[in-house]
Amino acid sequence: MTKFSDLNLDPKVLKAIEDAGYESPTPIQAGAIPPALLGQDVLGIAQTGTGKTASFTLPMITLLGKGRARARMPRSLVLCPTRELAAQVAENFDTYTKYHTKLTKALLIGGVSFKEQDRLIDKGVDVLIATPGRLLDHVERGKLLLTGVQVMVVDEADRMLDMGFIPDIERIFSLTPFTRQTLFFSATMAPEIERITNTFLSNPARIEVARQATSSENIEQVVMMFKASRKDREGTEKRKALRMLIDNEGEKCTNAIIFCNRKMDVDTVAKSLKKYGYDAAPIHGDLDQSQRTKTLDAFRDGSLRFLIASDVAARGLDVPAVSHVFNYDVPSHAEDYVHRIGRTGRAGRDGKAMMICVPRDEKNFDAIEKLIQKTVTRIDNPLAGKEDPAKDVQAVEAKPDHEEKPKRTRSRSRKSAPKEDVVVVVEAPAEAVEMKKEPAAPEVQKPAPKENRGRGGRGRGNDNKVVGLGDHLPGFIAMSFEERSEN
DNA sequence: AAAAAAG
Repeated sequence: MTKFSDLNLDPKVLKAIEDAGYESPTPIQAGAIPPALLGQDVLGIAQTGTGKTASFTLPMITLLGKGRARARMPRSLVLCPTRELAAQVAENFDTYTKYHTKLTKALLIGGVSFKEQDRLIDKGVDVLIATPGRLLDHVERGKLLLTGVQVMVVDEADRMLDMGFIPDIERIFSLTPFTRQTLFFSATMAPEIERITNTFLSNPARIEVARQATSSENIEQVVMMFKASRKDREGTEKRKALRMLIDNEGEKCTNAIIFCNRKMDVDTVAKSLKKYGYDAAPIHGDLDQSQRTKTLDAFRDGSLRFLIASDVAARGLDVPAVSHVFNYDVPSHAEDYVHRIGRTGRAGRDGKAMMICVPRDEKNFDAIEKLIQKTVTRIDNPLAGKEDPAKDVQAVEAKPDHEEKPKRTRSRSRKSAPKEDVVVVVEAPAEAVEMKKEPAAPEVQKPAPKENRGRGGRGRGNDNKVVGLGDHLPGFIAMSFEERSEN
């Protein structure tokens, strides 16, 4: 098997890789690093979670190791679709420039002050990591010249396309010298992406990560078919259903991302969970960047248990140990489902994805099953048979805010109360039996914060062996565009 | 139909 040490990387980069505890590159790394080091353009067709980031940061650091940056003229540029992803790439650079103390970088993202960014640009940076809007903002203010860019990376190009960034990307391409080296990554090759690569890449080495034979078997997937007793109670009852799903998982649910389709629902669900004593916080694009960063950091380091999120967190976010993903809403694009549940079961771990599906979402749900080519285990809504399911919901919700602390204990005690029996009735007998409420553990405590949450700690220190820098790739995600549209 | 990104 290939080792990093076979790849002609700068010894100082190799040392940093070793420190981070990695030996063997993932397929995308093994494929992309050699041509990148030779100065060739690279077209990488790979999803997040394949070790994609390091497949460009490692050769970039090696190439940039020689030479020095000039003021206002960065030598390389990485474009990312969201601020969080940009920040994640920046962290990746930090990890592997450990022994390149002279290499400088700047993170140019929106929502934060220009001041620090301007200062860094003026001093001269080797690596610029940016979201398109803020980057162009700097350019327009005459603070930044892209004529010195030797290496340009476009990450998550298909998501850029989804978000309408393609004109910006084209514009940024046109501001850089055409002699630059381009490393371009996309999960799929949509026609528009194909066009861009034909225009801006020259004779690229094309690396496509092998599709996994099976579809993310380490993620157990269930769906609760849910119908509110009355339309105006849907929100309340759905939130109750969510709490039941969470409580039923007990300690197996060490932490979770809960996805909603709308920002408003993200706020509502987060607020509701907090009220019920769950350790929860929201993240979406309307929140302050400082808030977003703080929340994500807390979730990463294990001090926040539930992250309630819009699709801003659906793709690419790398939190090594997320035990559960809850889809409070069925995503309206089947592909988003794949991205969302891909936040769990990472680095070879097991994960569980649970979704609530209301009647009007059934069409979207069908599309999801079609895409993943798999039947998702149904669980019934245990509230459905009740005479007045909303009654006890409202009784609790009407209560004043509860004390913060014994959330786990509380949910347990509620569960053990006869009135609140929340045994989940299971349709599919075989696999889903474990969904039934288990006898309460004698002593319930908050799950200990995980070790090895930090950078480079991915997949280490547990039983699961992880190869390379990357994580597990849910197999069906790697289907080509054509393959998917065939269905 | 909504989210994201520049304000």
